[in-house]
Amino acid sequence: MKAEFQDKKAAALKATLELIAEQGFHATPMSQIAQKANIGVGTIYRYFTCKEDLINILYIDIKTHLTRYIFRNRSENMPVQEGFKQFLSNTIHYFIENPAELSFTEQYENSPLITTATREESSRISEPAVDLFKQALEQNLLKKLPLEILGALISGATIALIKLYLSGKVKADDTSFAASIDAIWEMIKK
Amino acid sequence: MKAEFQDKKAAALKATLELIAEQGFHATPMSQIAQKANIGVGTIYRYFTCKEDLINILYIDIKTHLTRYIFRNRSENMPVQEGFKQFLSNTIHYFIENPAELSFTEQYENSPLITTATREESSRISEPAVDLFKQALEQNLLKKLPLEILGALISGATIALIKLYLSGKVKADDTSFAASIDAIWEMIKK
Amino acid sequence: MKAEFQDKKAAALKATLELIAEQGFHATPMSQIAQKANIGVGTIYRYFTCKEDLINILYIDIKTHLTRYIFRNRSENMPVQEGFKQFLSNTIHYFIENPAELSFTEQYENSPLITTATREESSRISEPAVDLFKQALEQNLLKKLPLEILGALISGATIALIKLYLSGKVKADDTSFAASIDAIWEMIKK
Amino acid sequence: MKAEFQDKKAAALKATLELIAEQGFHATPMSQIAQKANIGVGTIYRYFTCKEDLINILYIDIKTHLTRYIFRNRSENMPVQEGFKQFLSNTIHYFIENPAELSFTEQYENSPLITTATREESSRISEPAVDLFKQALEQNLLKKLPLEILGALISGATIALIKLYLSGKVKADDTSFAASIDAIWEMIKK
DNA sequence: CATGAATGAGAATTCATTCAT
DNA sequence: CATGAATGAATTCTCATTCAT
Repeated sequence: MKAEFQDKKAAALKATLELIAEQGFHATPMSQIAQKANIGVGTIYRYFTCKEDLINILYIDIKTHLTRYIFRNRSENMPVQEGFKQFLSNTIHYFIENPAELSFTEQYENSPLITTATREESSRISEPAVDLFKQALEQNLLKKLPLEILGALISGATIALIKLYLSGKVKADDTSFAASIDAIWEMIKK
Repeated sequence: MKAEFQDKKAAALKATLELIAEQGFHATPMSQIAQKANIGVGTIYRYFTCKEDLINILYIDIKTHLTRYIFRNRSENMPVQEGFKQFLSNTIHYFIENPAELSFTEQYENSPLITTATREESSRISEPAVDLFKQALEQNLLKKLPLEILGALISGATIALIKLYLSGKVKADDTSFAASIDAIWEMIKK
Repeated sequence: MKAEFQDKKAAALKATLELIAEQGFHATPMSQIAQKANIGVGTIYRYFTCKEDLINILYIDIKTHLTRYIFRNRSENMPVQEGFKQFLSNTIHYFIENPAELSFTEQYENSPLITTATREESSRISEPAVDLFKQALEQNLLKKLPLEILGALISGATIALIKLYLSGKVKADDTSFAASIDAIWEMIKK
Repeated sequence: MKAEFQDKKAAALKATLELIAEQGFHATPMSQIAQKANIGVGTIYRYFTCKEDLINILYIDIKTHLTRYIFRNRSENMPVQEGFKQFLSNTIHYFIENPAELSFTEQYENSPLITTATREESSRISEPAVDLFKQALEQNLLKKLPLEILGALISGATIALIKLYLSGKVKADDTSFAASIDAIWEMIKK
């Protein structure tokens, strides 16, 4: 019963992700989500108060998985630069393997749907990434720029890179990843 | 007569831009656009075949203005590096002064509304930027990475940077701009 | 100037006839009529108070032309039976040559657009046909049925016949016409 | 549950029939249909894909009921002439009792809404009537005219007759019906 | 708990008509 | 007189949400 509970909720989230990634928010009716998830429309409303809620929760879900994946193989005493590159490499691999997550996330973050609550929750989840930056700052490895700017530059460059890979216009392999990551690192390193 | 023609069409485009930037596509009904533009709903349909058409034309409009602005003060014999930094600086200034354009553009490019036709027209408009890259490549100033990757890195970083400035979390002044631009340049320069 | 007046009015009527015959009333906007008639939309409203007026006048026009054509070669001392067959033959020929008139008329008469005024005017126009029946009655040539019934039977059969010819499912030539007319005559003749 | 299903669908069809018979297609908005049927507008779209679909299905429905009624009391070994007269009598009675069906049907068949698909389905339904004609032909009872012509004459005359009765201009009783039917029969009989 | 039929507010779009030029 | 740009009421259709089963 508890298992089924999770089943239906998870099915709804999965269906939502796939459909929205392909069609966009507003081209994705609740009825279609229900159908793809093999549940009743009404059932969705047992787990989510409304469509917006469903989408916000999906976003938090994705952020959580992403962060877990990114830091999955991090070790405390790893040199900062290596940590950074691992961070970037993991990010790239995650989205290459989960392109729907990227499509959804990008749509969401550029839309006026995000509540400040979700935005805050999202930063909380990204905390470990901030720690990485702080550590680098302490070791005086980074350019003299505000943390926020460094973060924006990195993440902007990385996401754009991944989108390019996913578009198929450029071959995606570890050699190329490594070279790109080096470039990104040079942008922020002192 | 000709003047009024332009008036109504331009008013519709302006209202659309502002409303979509704030509320998003689907939260912006045609009736609201008409109201904000001080014209009748039916009037919009004299100038645009449908909502999608209106949005596509608005996008092309913005891209055109942006490109014109970016290259407005470019001179042929300018050193490539300087050209690059001017290019970035102009981009930043344009969007800082026209934040709605950025919001709209980002939404649009991440949505499934873009037709391949519009995408092609858009690349045609961005041609001059590509030329800049080619020139830099010829002078062997850039890292050994595919042109597409260099472009993605640059534009991703730049747009993320501008968004950060616009969020107000970081002070936006020419000093900060210059430092950020230097960082971005280092990412791609050999 | 008087000539032009007639020109524009006639052009509007002609365009209306052709478009409605093909597309139906409601699928035929005033703007399309204006375009086909090579006049401005506003111009139509100089000659007709509204769309309904335009259509009613067109109907009366057609009825008038039709009746004129039907009795064009009638002579006073023609035997009644011959008169009847000529009447039917003329009707058939008229609509075979002017199919749009039939399509329009049928749509109109089966629609709730007809005003009683138009209906009355229409009967006035059809007066000569009624005279023909009365003459036949006096000569005791017809079945003992109310005039209205005889008229309905004749006209119903004739129109249905013409529609069949126009559909192309049956060859339309004078031999076939004559045989059909004989059948119709037998229906009402004593 | 199944009963209610039928309820709403049937209510929509009934309301559509009555309103269109009175006002015509285009003067009958979906909202009015919903109101008259005591259901929500959206509900109509659960049973019919669009307005056109609703109308097509209504037409097929009527044709089916009509045909069933017309042949309801037919027996195999009935003489052909009697069969014919029964056929005509039933047709008259059906429409006298269901005038809205006639109004709707006439509008529909003279409008550009009919799809060829519906037209084909309609002929399939009318098959039994064709059989009656074929039988009469075999027994050499009819005039030497193409089947299509005979059919058109009969149905044209009959429908016109019914419309006349329904207009109230002529008394509608079985005596009058019988006399009219005799006249119609004489039109096609050898 | 799960369901999906029912609903109606709201969206895009059309088109008869007006009126300033 | 002729015009056609401008208008908004009216129409079709969608879809988030509810609630009786």
